[in-house]
Amino acid sequence: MTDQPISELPKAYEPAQVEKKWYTYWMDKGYFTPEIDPSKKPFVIIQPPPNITGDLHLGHALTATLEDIMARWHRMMGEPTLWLPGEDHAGIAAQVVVERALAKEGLTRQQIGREKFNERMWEWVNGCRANISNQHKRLGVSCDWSRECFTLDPGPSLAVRTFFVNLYAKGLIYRGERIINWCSRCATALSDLEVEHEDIPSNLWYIKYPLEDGNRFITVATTRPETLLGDTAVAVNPSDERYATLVGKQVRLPLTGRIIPVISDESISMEFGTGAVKVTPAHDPNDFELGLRHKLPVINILAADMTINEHGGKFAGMDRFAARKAVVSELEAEGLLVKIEPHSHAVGHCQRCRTIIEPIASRQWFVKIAPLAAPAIEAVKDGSINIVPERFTKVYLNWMENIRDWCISRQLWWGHRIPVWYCSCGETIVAVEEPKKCLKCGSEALKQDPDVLDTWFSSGLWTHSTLGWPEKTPDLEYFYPTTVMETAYDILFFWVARMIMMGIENTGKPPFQHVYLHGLIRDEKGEKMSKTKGNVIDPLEVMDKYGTDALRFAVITGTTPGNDSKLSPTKLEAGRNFANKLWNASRFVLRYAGDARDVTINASTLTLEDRWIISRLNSTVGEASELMEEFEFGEALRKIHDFLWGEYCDWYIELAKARLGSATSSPLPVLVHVLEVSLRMLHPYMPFVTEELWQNLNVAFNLDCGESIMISAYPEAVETGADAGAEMVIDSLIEIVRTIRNTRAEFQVEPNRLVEAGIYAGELAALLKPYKGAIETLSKAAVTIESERQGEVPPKALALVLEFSEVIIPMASMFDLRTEMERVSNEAMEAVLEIGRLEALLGDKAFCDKAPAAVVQKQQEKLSVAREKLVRLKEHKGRLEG
RNA sequence: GGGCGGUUAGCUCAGUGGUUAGAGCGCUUGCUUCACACGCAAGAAGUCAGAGGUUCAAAUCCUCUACCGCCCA
Repeated sequence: MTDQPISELPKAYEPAQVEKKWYTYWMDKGYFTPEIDPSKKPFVIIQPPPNITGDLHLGHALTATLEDIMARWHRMMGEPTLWLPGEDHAGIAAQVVVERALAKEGLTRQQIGREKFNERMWEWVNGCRANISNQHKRLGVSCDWSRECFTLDPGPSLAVRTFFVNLYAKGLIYRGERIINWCSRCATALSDLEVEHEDIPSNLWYIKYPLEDGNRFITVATTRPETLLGDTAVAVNPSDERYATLVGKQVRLPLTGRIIPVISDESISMEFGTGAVKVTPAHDPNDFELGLRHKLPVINILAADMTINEHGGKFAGMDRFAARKAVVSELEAEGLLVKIEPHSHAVGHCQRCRTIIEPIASRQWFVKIAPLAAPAIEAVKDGSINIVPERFTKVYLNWMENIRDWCISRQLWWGHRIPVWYCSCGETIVAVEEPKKCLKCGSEALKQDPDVLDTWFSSGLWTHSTLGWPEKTPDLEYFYPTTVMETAYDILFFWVARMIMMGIENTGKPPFQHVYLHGLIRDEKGEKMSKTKGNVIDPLEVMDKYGTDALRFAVITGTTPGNDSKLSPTKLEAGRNFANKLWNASRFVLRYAGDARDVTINASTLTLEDRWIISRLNSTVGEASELMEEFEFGEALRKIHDFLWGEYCDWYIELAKARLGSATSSPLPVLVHVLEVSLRMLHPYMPFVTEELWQNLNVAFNLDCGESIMISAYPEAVETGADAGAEMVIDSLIEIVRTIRNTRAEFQVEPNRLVEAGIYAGELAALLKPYKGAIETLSKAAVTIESERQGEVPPKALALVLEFSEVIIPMASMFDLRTEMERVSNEAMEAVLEIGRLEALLGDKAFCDKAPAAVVQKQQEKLSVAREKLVRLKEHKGRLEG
């Protein structure tokens, strides 16, 4: 698969070709499709199906990346991994898209009719689904395309009808008149969740309702005066003494003359307004409940288009907002308007089109949800389902414990048709398959309910309908319950909660073990991206410009579960730069492949830096894996990044350069080994560049490690893998090099000038001696390495006191004596302060007694290091003065 | 009204008991060093929002306050 000789690898990573090549290769090899192996526990993610409303956005890119990381990681750990992709038909949202397209042609769906409209919908679906799949593929997703599903496919559709019929049979689905949210633009009922509340400044109108007997009035306050036309009572709190004598009396409803009662109810607040409220059961959820309790009539005054209907008397035909004005001015004219107070209140808006929704009593289908919620609450409480981050558990429970019946019928043309048929004889038939004739009267003149179901009614079944439910398929048997449900926190109620309820109801088992919730991606200013604001970033453009791996890096790095993040060009650049860094590090290693050298590691000939980098690799693998177990992918990626860039590239490769020329002890085996393991470690995050480089290594060094990195083993940390000895020596070496470099920079030594440095390192000296050349190259110094200094430090020399060594740089010519005195004094002062602090700490009996021994010991060590440092600094100061 | 999250370097964010708080970007200085200028080296930069408390020890735990954002009603 490596189609070019190594020597011709371009100088910079060019993602486009590489990505296309490997995605095709993976697909051709069938790596994304798991094998059912009953002896192994599978890892399963059902992908949140994107809406077929257009293109994928960055949120999808984040979802896809996180899920791909998990899928690739678990697959590499040898688990049969199923990541099942799909798309959602997206009821209202998709219907709106096609209606808009029709509008451009000057058509409405009513004009072309339901059948023709559905044809148009399917045309759109086919194009859009292909588009979404292609965008997903660009992102590198390793999902099993052979199992791709659409919510309107026969399988999921059967699941929807079966579930509906089962719930109906159990009495958990009913049809009834309840308050629903009506969107006049979408011309449909909505569930409570599909309404977004927004505080809007408005007024509180105080209106006098005349009592039937006598000349007295009762004044009510309302935010929606036009609903007065549908009032069927006035209500007060039973313990409100102001109105005690009025309860049970009748009032004459202004503008209509209807006689309505004054009732009392505990739910009425004595503080709001006047303490007396008008009751409009047809247009307010609380009033509706109140109406039920007091058996009040329900008078609906609104038509579907939000004009006042025939119940509104002379206001009939007026738009709801015009009617408000008219009602108010009429009241004023009649002297019934007491006052108008500014008041802001929450107004519901349609989630899809922002139209102000109207609560209306309407005959719809509902799910009686409490019985489904109970086990779903239990599943989270008893830990069968674990929510990450944990704080969302409370949010979930709070919502579930106060859940209300769910309105599932929608007056749309796009979606799952409600599986209910009505016969002219009055019989209602609820069935999975279309009935031929009425079971009661035998008539064949059956009419199916014209409405469709809430999209989420089918999405809620997604964890098992995609695997074959209600059939008992091998997939369902093996892959259900799934492992992780990964999605954005904003659909916790819409989707996750419902999947839990439905999964348990249909299968008896919670649909997944872990819920992992990620945050939203915002723009640079922290604003939510939206097409109307024009601040959306197109993932395809980003991938074209920076590469897929860069995008994946950018959305993962620096993020934590459940928190929103911002995406900026800066982050994308960082991702691109990292891919390029890796590319070039590999190019460096590959340069030495020419002679097809043997790169088998011989443990007995490993040098200290070999042992150091292997030890560091081992820790990184361990830390990254631990973080991944905790779903901390951002942190894990950072660790891997820091290791590769900050340790492998910055130090190991640099140290290796010195050895590459020499015949003895080549660093090549370790260079190759650490790179190969690191690529595997990084692969779930940045699949393309790692595959390309891994394949190159594989061929160049005859590694024979398999046909693809994505099916190779994920690295595992060895418990005994830490090499403290090697780490101490190399850490010291790094410290020495940095000190000399630092000094050079501080004293502005010309780039090509060698400085002299004496390194005195006690027991370490012998171990450092072999690195004389390396230190000289890396620090541009001519060094001598001894265990102890012989005699005095020459005058006018820098003495740099490090943790385990001392560096003497005789370079009187390049610094100013006074500056140096100052520096040494400052360092000495810092040492004195630290000694004082540590002495106080260690002198504190409470600390010594209560803190763990290791902590106390660490502090003691620090104290002795500081004391020693001070001694040497004082010596040095004395010399400078002398 | 109830709940949740955030407030850490100029910017974007990590860090959630261990005493000298990190990264990327930006900034300053110096490098056409034979893997990489999508780079290398060095540096400056933080009263960890404020106040109180718990603890031998607090950016981290508790309480309160302020500001920003979100969710539910």
